Amino acid sequence: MTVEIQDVIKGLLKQALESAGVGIDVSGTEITLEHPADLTHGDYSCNVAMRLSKGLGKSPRELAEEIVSKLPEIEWVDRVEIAGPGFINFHLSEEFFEHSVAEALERGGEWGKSDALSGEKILLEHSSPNLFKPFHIGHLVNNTYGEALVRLMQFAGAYVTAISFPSDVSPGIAKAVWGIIEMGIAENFTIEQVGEAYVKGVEAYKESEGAKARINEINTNIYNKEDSPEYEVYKRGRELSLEYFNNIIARLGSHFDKLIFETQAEQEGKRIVLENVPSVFEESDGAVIFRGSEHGLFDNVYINSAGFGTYLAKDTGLLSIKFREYDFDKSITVTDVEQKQHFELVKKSAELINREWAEKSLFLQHGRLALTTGKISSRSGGVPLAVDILDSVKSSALERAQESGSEMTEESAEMVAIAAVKYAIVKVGMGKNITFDIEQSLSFEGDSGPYLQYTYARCKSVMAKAYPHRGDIKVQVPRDWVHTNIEKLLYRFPEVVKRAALEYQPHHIANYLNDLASAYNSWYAQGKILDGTDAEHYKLALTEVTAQTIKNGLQILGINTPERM
RNA sequence: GCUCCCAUAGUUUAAUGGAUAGAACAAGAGAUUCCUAAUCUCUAGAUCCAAGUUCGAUUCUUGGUGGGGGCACCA
Repeated sequence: MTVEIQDVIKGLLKQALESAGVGIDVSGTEITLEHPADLTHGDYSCNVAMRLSKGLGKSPRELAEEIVSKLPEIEWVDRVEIAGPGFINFHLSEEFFEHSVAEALERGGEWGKSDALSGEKILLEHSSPNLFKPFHIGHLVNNTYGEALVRLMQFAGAYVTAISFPSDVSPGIAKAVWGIIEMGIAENFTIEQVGEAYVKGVEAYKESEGAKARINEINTNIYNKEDSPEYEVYKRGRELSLEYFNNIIARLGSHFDKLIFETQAEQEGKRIVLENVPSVFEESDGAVIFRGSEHGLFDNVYINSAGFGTYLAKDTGLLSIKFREYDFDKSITVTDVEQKQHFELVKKSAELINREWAEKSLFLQHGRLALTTGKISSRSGGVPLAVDILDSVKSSALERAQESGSEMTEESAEMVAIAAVKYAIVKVGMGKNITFDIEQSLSFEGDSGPYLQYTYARCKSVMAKAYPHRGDIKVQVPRDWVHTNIEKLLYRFPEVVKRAALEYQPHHIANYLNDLASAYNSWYAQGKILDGTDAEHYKLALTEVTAQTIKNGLQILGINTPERM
């Protein structure tokens, strides 16, 4: 409905402009409508008078008035005003809002779904872990954006296959294995000890030549799957790490259709690189490299002099596997910005191997996460782990509930904790670095996940009080009703979903939900909903629709909504 | 050194080239005999600097300053 009304207004504006701008060819002029930032400025606004006034030798307001005088009555539009330097503002009618509320109510869980990506098949890779390294706060960022994009694309009509690409072979892993053996726990160790061993290995590699040589040997044996004590340790650690990864991923609400491992991609990548020497790659100092410098990038090693594929070869192999095993229109890879140039290189070399690989691949990056206490790195100790953060936020949520004297289930506290963490991440535009003060960022107040959940629970509480005594909700605007910001925002939800999906920017959803919740809470505080009058029905409809929109929107962000809190 | 990205209240941030730059946290003042105060209302507070393009610039261009990423055998 909202799409049609925009088109109707645009068409009529065009006609009006043609008769107002006599003698001038305006057929090529594109009419754009936007939502004014300020809700009091109307629902749609057009700037065409300002853009064209100069060429017509008129003042913008003069032209705007001429255009408006040529406009007929428009269905769903209550009034048209000229404002500011020459904006033409359209105020939608009560009937329009009534219809949009009814539509949202009727669509329920489908409300907001868009056909922006209708039928598109997308392969989306995210949350790729480094096995043997702990899942820390930085991985939360990747998972949060990745999962939000998966759900956003689905909500926009795409068919999405989610995959992850665990690193199960690397010199870093050899360091952890070395550490495990060194700690004398090779027979039996925990995932926490793997983390410790990794840190130990990294230090030893830097400081001791002996350890370095041994680690390199371990690395070779792992790459070659050589039957050895270290390979046994590696297998155990790999299983343990995977189990750990699966647990945290499940807790965060992600699901992967498949895991493609680096060991597999390394072999494939090496084969492809060697097949493309010398057409794409060349030998240099015993290694196989790609001369990215000839394409405005930089030279780098794909197969090192020891004969192992580096991560460039691995990602090249991964592309090959994706294109061979899946049928899709677009492959999206979500990583940290520090890999930006890496993927530019991968994409460039891929383009020279198989044009389609580059054309159908999109590499998206989110910003880096910095703690106010300093940069985080999995290479140093004392990194906040994802589970530790979630657990600590969860106990704060329980404490908070206890203080206010309300009961909170374990399950709800978990939802609140995940909401606080995910929302703090996803409310920032993807690509921007995120500065995280654990105390302040994971707030339960204001522009936060729990605020939205609270608003939802509040709506649900009102509904529970009203029903089943009230029967079905009737959407009918009461007499003398002054429409609220809730209605002015509500009908925009599908547009917001569409925009977020097309721009790969889930934060638009977060910002929108916050505006909506804020509008609802503000209205809520102004008067009673269950006041016994006929207006009750419509107020309940607004309440229900607000709840549904928040629920659907948070669902996209990977956040669940407790019924009570 | 080369190259890419970023810069908005004290802090974290929003703004498809538009109107009085929008929020939240922190600060100050208030609101609960009433459906959930994890709420609401009010006050104060910001576009790094300098040019340019434009009817109009936080947004685009150039230069500067500051911060971060990447730049050969780590991922």
